[in-house]
Amino acid sequence: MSPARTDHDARRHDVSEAVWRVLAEHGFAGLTLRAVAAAMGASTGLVTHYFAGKHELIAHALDILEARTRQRPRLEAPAATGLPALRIHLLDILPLTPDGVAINRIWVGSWDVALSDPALFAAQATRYERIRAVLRAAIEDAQRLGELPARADAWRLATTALSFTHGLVVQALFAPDRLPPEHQIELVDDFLAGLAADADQST
Amino acid sequence: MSPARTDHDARRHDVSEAVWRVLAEHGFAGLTLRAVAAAMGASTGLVTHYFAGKHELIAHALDILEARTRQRPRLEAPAATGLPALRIHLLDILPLTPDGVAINRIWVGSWDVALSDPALFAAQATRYERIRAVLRAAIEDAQRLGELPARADAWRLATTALSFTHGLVVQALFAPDRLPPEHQIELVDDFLAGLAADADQST
DNA sequence: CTACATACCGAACGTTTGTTATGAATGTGC
DNA sequence: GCACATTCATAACAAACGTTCGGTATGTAG
Repeated sequence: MSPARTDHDARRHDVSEAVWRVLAEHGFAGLTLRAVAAAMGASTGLVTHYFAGKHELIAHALDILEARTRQRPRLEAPAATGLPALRIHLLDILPLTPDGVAINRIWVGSWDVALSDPALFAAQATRYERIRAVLRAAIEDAQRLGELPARADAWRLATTALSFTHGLVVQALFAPDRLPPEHQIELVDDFLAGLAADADQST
Repeated sequence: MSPARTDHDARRHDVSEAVWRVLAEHGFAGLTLRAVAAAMGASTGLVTHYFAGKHELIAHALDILEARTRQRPRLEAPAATGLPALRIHLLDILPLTPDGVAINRIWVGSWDVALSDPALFAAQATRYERIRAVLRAAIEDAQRLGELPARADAWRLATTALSFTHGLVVQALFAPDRLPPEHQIELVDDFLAGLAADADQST
């Protein structure tokens, strides 16, 4: 019942990493079973042994996107709350390291496929919903702590913050010289300062 | 020397529109010569007659992206200046109409290909640079008119504004129910109000 | 009318794609 | 050691791909 000469999960993870490498270099347009196999010096038979088909390969890649972003080596260890926590969350998204660049390259690239496939579309929509929820929680914390104007709608603020961050990701990917890590961080800090200062504004 | 029974430019434009339709529905992943030919009820021979190959097809599609955004039916006719002009520019980008949705769907989808092909990458980078320049001009106008804090760096503000807008585009595409046109406009207005109010903030 | 250039179809080409089947290793359970 | 399950390479497969090309129709130029 259990002839396991190799660790199934470990091998599967190897394939997953090969997929990652292919996507980081050639995008979803260059994702083929043979490319994945070549990236790990194996045959297509191995790939299909761990993933039923290309569609499962893509779905799995999108799965790890969210997880990888969350499991990123945190920039600052202490479990922050409120505004600092929101800051960390936003910075964790940005392409500040080579690894972060790869993640975001894949992330941005995934939008083309996700917008055309109903199943992937729904999955991605849910994922972004979840990210917004995390940001909203941090924002509500910040409001309770008086770091952000309590009057503002937390969900709207979360949407705005995620919009700004995702857009910044795209700009940074296309103009890495113009937007090096330090510069990105400055823009985030300016953005957050703007949110905090926006206390005496009405419609 | 000029046997022209059909208008060459007009036919080329027809092909261009067929490409557009394919991209809007199936993204760059679904862009094939046969799909384009089928979309206009013609043969692949016709397509290759007006465009040398698939690569030229993609390049042309990216070309019209910027142009289409600029030639959009303006939401408000009067040639505004300063902050209102900036507002219009941002609103022109957003997917507020079915046509705007199509444009942005293609736009967002183009990032996967553009990030993997050096030539397309450079072209897109230049395009975004150009958009930022337009926004910066409007921002500098607004600063001169006292609508925005004069102390802030105009280029940074332009980057922030474009980041926010592009990110909002992505969110709106993936959550159209959550972010209907009116809601998007509200978020933009909130964002601009935040910029205007950010006058008493220091590092 | 003759020559010629353009417009376009239709089909073929070689390649690459995802998928599937065969079979040889190599282990475990009894 | 005799099944049997897992692992994986190899190879085949049809489908779809980008590209190329011969052929026909239809115009203009002289």
